[in-house]
Formats: sequence, structure tokens, C-alpha cells
Amino acid sequence: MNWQSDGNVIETNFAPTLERWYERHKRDLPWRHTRDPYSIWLSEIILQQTRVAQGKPYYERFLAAYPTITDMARADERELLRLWQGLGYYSRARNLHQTARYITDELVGKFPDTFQNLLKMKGIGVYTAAAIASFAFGERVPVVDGNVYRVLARVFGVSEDITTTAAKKTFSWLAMRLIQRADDPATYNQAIMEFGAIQCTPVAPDCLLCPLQQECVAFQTGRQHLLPVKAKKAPVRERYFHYLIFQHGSKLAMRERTDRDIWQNLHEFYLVETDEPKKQLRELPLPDSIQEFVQRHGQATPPTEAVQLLSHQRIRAVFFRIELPDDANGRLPMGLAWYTMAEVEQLPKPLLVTNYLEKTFG
DNA sequence: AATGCGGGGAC
DNA sequence: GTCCCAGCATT
Repeated sequence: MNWQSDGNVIETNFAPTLERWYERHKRDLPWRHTRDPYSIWLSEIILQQTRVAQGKPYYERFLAAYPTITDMARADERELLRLWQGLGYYSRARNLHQTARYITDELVGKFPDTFQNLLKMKGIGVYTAAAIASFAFGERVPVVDGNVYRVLARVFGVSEDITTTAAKKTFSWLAMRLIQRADDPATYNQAIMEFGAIQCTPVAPDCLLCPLQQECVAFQTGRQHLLPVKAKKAPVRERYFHYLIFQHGSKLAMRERTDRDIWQNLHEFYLVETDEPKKQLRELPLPDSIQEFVQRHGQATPPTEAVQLLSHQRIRAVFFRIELPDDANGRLPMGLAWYTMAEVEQLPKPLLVTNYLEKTFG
């Protein structure tokens, strides 16, 4: 954490610099002309995971429809949801209504006025509690939102993965230190978010005209496009499994998975995996031994399909049941072995296989 | 610690 | 198509 040892200058200048920048560059937004906690609360809920441009008209309409928290508390839930229509994350609207009623009825209309008490309200988390506490009541508590992660990661060169809990602690700690130097907590909080929104943008930040250019670790090391570090959600891999279930009398052919892959040491049927979905048995690339085995004995029943979701994979499975006549030679291809139903039951198996067995043999 | 929850805009 | 946006609740 090199900003602790040699970052004292920037740590001291950071907040005042942003506050000065803000006074010159701030946009004129409706919720910046009020200290009414209800209005500020409304704006913050609307702006959760929502761009200013998208939320602004909703803010105007909500305030026109419900000028006070009492009006909102008395509102019809369906009407409120209809006003919310198109904004997404509809639980925000339900929590808004619920909290309006709670404050009006249980708190006798007295809006919670500290960070800690705001946090107790439904729909108000750490960010929103800090925003209302500082904007409406002047409390010296830092907002930490997506903008703040980005600005701090770049200016102070923090390369922790912002999706982790450890990183959130680091950023909150740093933000708490920085706001101590702010002239006005409300202005500072507005400033850092506005700065992230229009100067220190995710793509193509305007570093050439940046007031923090000299001190910014990211700019000085040419890493502004690499920060903040955010782990990509692993894409869900699509896989196509085709199971051949050989049935001889009341026995099933199964084998153990040994590859370094999912379901290691679990038991399954004969598996053919392909890169593309195949619905027909004859489309499958089968080794000669299996091909011969199927043709010699095979009596295929209509295939059934199933989908199994794993954390990072989606398995689309097709099951082909192949019944062998009683007098068939039961010698199996390598790796497979016959198991009675009772034995099959005892084997450790993937859920995909268990579900199939349940559905097919009940 | 992961996941679900929306819709829109920028690229 | 991907990424991200003034996040929160639930498990």
C-alpha cells in the first residue's frame, strides 16, 4: 500500500482538489438544489445502477406525483410501480413504498438522520445511507460507488480486484481517510462521483485535462486503462453431452469419470461429448467398437433431453437408451461395467444422471 | 462469497 | 456483441 508511505501529499490535497474541480464542472441536476431528505432519498434510489440521463425524468415525475413522503406512503402500490415502469430493478420501487410507509407511520414522519439509522431502512444499503447522511444531514461519511472505486483505484494505484470483499474494505478505508480532509462532506461526495462520471470515465478518461494528473499513479505509470481491476465473470461454457445408456435386463452399464473435469470420481453412462448439439444417435462420432456394439445389439428408444446448470457451465444432455436383448452377449467395451439397479443407486452420480434415472426408471 | 435483479447507452 | 451504470437483498 504505497499510498500510505509516500502518498501523504496527494492524500491531503485529494479532497480539496476535487471540491474545487466540482464547483467549476458540476452539472445542474434537480436533486442538487435540495436538502430535503425525502427528495434526496428518492433520487438516490432511482439512481442505483442507473445513469443520470435515464433516471432524471423519473425523478421529476415521481416528485410531481408524490411531493412529500406522506403522499408516497398513501400511494397505491400499483400506481407507484406503473410510474417506475421501464427503470428496471422493480424491488427498488416496492422497497421505496414500504419505507415511505414505515417512516410516515412508525417514525411519525421523522426521516432517519444518521448513517446508522438510514442503513436500517429497506432498500437503503451502505452507499445510499452514506449519500443521504452526507447530502441531507452533512454527516462526514464517504460514498463508495462504482465511480469512487474507479477514481481511487487510478489515483492511488490500487490494483485489488474490486469485486472482492477485501478490496471493498480497502476502498472504504481509503475513502474514510480522504473525506476527513474535505471542506464539506456533501460537496466532496458529490464531487468524487461527478468526477468519476465525466472526467475519470471508464473508457477514455480525460487525463490530459485532469487536475490530479501529476499525482495520479495510474496516469504516471500509464495504467489508467488497466484500473480498476475487476474480475470478469467467467462466461458460461456450453457443453453437449450425449449419454448412451446400455440396458441388459435390469442392469445398466456405467463407468467412473476420471478426467480432470467436472464430476471427477462420479459415475455416469457412456458419454460422447461434442462441440455442437446433436439430436440423433447416428450423428454421434462413435468409436468403431461402440458403433459395432450398438449395431449388433442396439434397440434404441427415443432420446430424452435435460439441461444441467453449473456455476460456469451449461450442460445440455441427450440420453439414448439402448436395450439389449436378453440373449445378447453382455460383454461391454472397456471401462464400462454392469450394475444392478440397486448398485446403481448406491453409486455416487452427478445430479444430471440421478435425475435421468429417477425420471426413466422411477 | 455468489447470485438475481433490468433496461439503456457507449463502443 | 461487451461493459457499465449514484447497489441491494437474499442465500
